Amino acid sequence: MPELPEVEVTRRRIGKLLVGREIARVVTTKPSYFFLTSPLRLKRALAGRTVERLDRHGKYLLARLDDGATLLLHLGMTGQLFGEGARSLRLQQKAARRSSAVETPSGFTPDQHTHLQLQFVDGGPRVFFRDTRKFGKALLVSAGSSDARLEKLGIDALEADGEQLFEAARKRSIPIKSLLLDQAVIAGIGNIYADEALFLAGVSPERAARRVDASTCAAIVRAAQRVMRRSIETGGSSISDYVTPDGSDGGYQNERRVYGREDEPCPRCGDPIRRVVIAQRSSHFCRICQT
DNA sequence: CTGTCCCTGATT
DNA sequence: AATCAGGGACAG
Repeated sequence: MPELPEVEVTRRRIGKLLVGREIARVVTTKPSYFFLTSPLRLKRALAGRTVERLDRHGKYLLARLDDGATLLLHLGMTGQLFGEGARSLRLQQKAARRSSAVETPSGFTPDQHTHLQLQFVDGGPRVFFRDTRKFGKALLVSAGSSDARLEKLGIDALEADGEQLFEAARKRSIPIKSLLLDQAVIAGIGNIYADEALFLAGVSPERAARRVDASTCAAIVRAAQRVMRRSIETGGSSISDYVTPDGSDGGYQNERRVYGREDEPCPRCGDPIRRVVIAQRSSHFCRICQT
């Protein structure tokens, strides 16, 4: 599932394809939960525009347009943003095969899950946004206005230090894992990296936040940054041209220490990894190594 | 603060 | 056919 590293890999790859090209036309699917800005408004707002920069904050991508507006994109659980003719199209091809779409020579034809398709004035490769489960989002923020979603995001996880986490931890009695997932505290950490960071820091996900001191908060954040930076590196190489929607194939997959490893031996002590549910999310940890 | 819901494909 | 997965908004 796309968390900060997957979104960052997407940003770097799609940024090159997107920036500086004038949008000619936008093709969308029907109005749905996915479109926080209606397809009609999106089409009108994007035609004739050029993306000047592609930024990221937490798990959001922010396409800065030449008229001062910003197109917000969130990949949700299963979102994929990719360019036409990308080298690795395994998933997209699989999807195209399932639907009745006919494949083009470039390997991908927009299907019913391709909610956004950008065509450019230069006639070059299109940019697609697919999202089977529609937990992703597309939203246009006009010049001069702001969006509550962005406003309430905390500092980006790669910029954070232990301070932000400790400050929030002092005020709350919830499990530390819940706090790590709270995008208003630190933006970008998702379920996988939260579990991995807590394992590396030796902290149980169930521990009350107020019982995590400042230096431990710092250790958790450093651990999160370490695994996410490493994931970005491997994402850039091993998963080449796309971000998997299910997390099963990413470069970091092989380096997971606890996530998704229930009943497997802890890499440090050998005790079986346990799974519990915290904040409606599965959490994996070692009862011996993490307190 | 916790529980519910959005959605679809994979798994049981 | 029922269950599960889960990011994030929202209701209670």
